[in-house]
Amino acid sequence: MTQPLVALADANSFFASCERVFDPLLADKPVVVLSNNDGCVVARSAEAKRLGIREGAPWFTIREKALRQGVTARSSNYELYASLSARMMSVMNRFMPGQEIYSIDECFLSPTTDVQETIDTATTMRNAVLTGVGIPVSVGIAPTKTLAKVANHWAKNHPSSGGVSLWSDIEAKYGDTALAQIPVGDIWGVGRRLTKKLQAMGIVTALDLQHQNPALMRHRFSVTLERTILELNGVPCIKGDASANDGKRKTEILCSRMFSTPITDQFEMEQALSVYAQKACRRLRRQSSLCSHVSVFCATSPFGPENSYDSFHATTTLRDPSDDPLVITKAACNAIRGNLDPHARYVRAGVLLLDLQDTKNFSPLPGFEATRDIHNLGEVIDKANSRFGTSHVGIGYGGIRGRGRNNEDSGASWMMRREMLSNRCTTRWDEMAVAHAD
DNA sequence: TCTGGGGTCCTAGGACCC
DNA sequence: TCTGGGGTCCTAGGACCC
Repeated sequence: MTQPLVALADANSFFASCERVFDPLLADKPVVVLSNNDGCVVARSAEAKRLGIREGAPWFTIREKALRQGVTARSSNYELYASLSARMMSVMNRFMPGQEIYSIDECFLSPTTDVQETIDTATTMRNAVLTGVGIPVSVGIAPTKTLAKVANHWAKNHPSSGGVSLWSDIEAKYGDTALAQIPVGDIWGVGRRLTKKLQAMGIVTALDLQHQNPALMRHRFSVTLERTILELNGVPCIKGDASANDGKRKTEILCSRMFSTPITDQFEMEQALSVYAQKACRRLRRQSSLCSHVSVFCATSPFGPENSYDSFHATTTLRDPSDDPLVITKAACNAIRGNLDPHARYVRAGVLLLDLQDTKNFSPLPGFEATRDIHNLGEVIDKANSRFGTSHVGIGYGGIRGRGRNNEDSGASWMMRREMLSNRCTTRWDEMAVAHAD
């Protein structure tokens, strides 16, 4: 009997690879991409990894040395990454059915049970993405998602694989030593805390974990770990919702940011929150949902002196489910009024929309539609901003264009710092790549 | 000076019901 | 002395993912 297969296609150092697409001089050079506010390293090219730069390293602690070593650092350019991701996904979708987009840079696919055909298709697909989009991807093929992750990792670390690895080949060739080489913490679903507990029990490698009794481990830890163990043994038990990609609605929407400089007064905090509330609200409308609860939080730095950490959190229930930016922004701002510590230096805040429901499933009784966006204000704002560029129209002062890059942000002191931003070549006319011929 | 953002799933425990 | 038990729903928080 042939077992169904699952393929995991995952871009190599995705953000760093995106930076190279329109800047060929970066090929073969160490490249790192930084988080918002140019805070810490979120992506590293293979060359940067080889220099020992760790994921999550605060940029200011490694900056000097990295620059000396010839590392190029870029601010994260999510607009560019999202656009290249969409291209990459659509190319791959042509080669194999059942695409389930798992994150910005990876997707699961359902190949045929014919092993050789699957390997050939995966190889063709990989080349098509490389030549068509310019992004290198690796493909792992296995009977379960967890093993496909392992095989994908293998493909990345073994150049001789040509970027495509089949789990049964690895197993046939290396036997138990393949899993014995992998630290248990590298397995999908095993995070930092779990790793510590497992290590204390002498479960150190993926092979150790594979040999555990699933039922016992479920009792001791959780059903999630039981599934991971079964999957390592070739029993598929992590469900996918492949066909649901398009219709998949978020169950909560969060917009939060660190500030580049701390906020200490309520007026400024309200401006920040109104920007985040409007961004969240826009995403809410884009998926045709209404929310019933608006949650707001702000916090001081967790890296400050001992016991100085302070945070505030409040949730407001709307009278009726709403997608009206006025209603939601007001709810967010009201939540903090009179509740901030006047001496605190807040470095982070966010707006969380909860209890979402499909707009068309909500029909208020006649006369009770007051909190719906009856003027279509949200739609008007969305249209204006997508026609003229973001931050041209909004509620409050915080989100309106001003002194920032391309006049797109307000220039408020707390606004995000992105000093090494590349061009958004695929989404802005005025930032398109230019080719020179000599 | 300077440490990201956005999500999902699972569990434990309390409230409530009959 | 002895003070039900089982089910469901909700929420907060932990853990994980990229």
